[in-house]
Amino acid sequence: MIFLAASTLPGYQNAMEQQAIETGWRGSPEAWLTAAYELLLHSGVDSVKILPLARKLNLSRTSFYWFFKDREELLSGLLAMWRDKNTGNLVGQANAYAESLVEGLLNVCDCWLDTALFDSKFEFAVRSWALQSPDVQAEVLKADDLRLAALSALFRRFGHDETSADVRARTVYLTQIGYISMQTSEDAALRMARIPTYVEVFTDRVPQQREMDRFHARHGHRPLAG
Amino acid sequence: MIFLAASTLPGYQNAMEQQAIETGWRGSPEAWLTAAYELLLHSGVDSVKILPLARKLNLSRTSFYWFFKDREELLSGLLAMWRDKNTGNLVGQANAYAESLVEGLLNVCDCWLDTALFDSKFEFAVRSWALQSPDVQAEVLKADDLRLAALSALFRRFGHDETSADVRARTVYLTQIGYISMQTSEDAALRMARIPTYVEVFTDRVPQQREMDRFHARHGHRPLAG
DNA sequence: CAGAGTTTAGACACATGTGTCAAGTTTATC
DNA sequence: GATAAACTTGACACATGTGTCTAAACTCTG
Repeated sequence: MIFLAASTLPGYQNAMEQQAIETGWRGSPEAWLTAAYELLLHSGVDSVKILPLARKLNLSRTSFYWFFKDREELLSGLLAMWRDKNTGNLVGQANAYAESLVEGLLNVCDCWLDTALFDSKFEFAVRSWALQSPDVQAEVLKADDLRLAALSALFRRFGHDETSADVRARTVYLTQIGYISMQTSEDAALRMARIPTYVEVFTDRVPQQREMDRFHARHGHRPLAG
Repeated sequence: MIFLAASTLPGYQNAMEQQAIETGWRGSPEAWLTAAYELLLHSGVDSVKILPLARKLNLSRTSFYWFFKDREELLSGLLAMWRDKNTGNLVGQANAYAESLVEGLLNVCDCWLDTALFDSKFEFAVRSWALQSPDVQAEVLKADDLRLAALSALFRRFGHDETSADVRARTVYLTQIGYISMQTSEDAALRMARIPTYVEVFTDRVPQQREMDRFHARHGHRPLAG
């Protein structure tokens, strides 16, 4: 189980397997970070405490201090993980090559469907965390600016003026942040079915069949019709 | 300062003033709830602890137990406050009389501009709380269902089919939840200026001047032009 | 102004959390 | 297989939190 979670953390992949093979030591920065990540996602920052983590890892609590100076340092590590993953990929998808606005927006939609590109639960946990930490709040605002700028540029690339591009970028982004905040566990098929309508609302253009086909192919989606 | 905050809580208005005039007792359920509300909004549930609240109220920690059975009961009180306020008003605005879809959506927009109708910070704090409490999570999901159903009904009332009404309701709602989650402190004038564009994206119809005029009048807004 | 009811406070028992230190064990290397 | 480096552990000192109980203080009513 921990292996699975670890493999979703780029830069920390295989950390535990390597460690299990190479050395007999049970602890490692990655092990503590992975456990902290899981606790953050399920129960919020305040639950990320050293004693419970130690119990989870079957390690002595004090062993933690060999890898991290203090709890602060562990939390900084979590924040760095978030920054590296979510903002980078979203900006990348917005800037990716596209023939049309619809295709560009579908590139962005990849993020909402692929956990490897964008980790929604992580995102929500960090935003909740920001509520009680000005440092985290500053990081989140910086991320929002970067992401909105990339989305806005996408709309401008395809002819929208500044106001329209700005509002549409916000609509796209805020809808997704809203989804995350709602924590809805929507059926994958239903979600996929709603995408063309969302795209139509955001772009004012009906997606063409070949555009949707390419998108579906990327996500291994087979249309329902018999 | 506490007076101001208390006056934003319907049902608890003037609680502290009354108490200050009528009796010599310093504590009351309302006083503890108001203090808890403020701490919840600024620092999350985990910060809502009896000892800090007591310090804030200049009361003994143990005095708390005269008004509430335990911490659980205080938190239930907070959740009840949220339920009573936010969902009720949003559903009310969605169901309100409207001549057109644009007018109906502008009625809903009232919520986003009037703290008396919808308390965004409270909303975000409760959603973050839901992360670590299944009970709260269940309440939030129930609220989302009620609110989305009311918005969807608005679109259907003006001719949208089920899928379109559903997606558009979600877009409206999620955009707002996203805004809340972003915790942006947007300039009031800028926000007001963006509204017609949002309405246009959501409804596919350009708001008419008299529709915007009525909306602006409600919010004491004077257009910028000289 | 006495007494009943209401509110406040301090002492106690307990639980969970942090971080330091000195003494151990394990692993790789010479 | 001795040694140094990489880890692990338990004891300690301290801080903050919860909830109970008893004694005291305040307020209102008669």
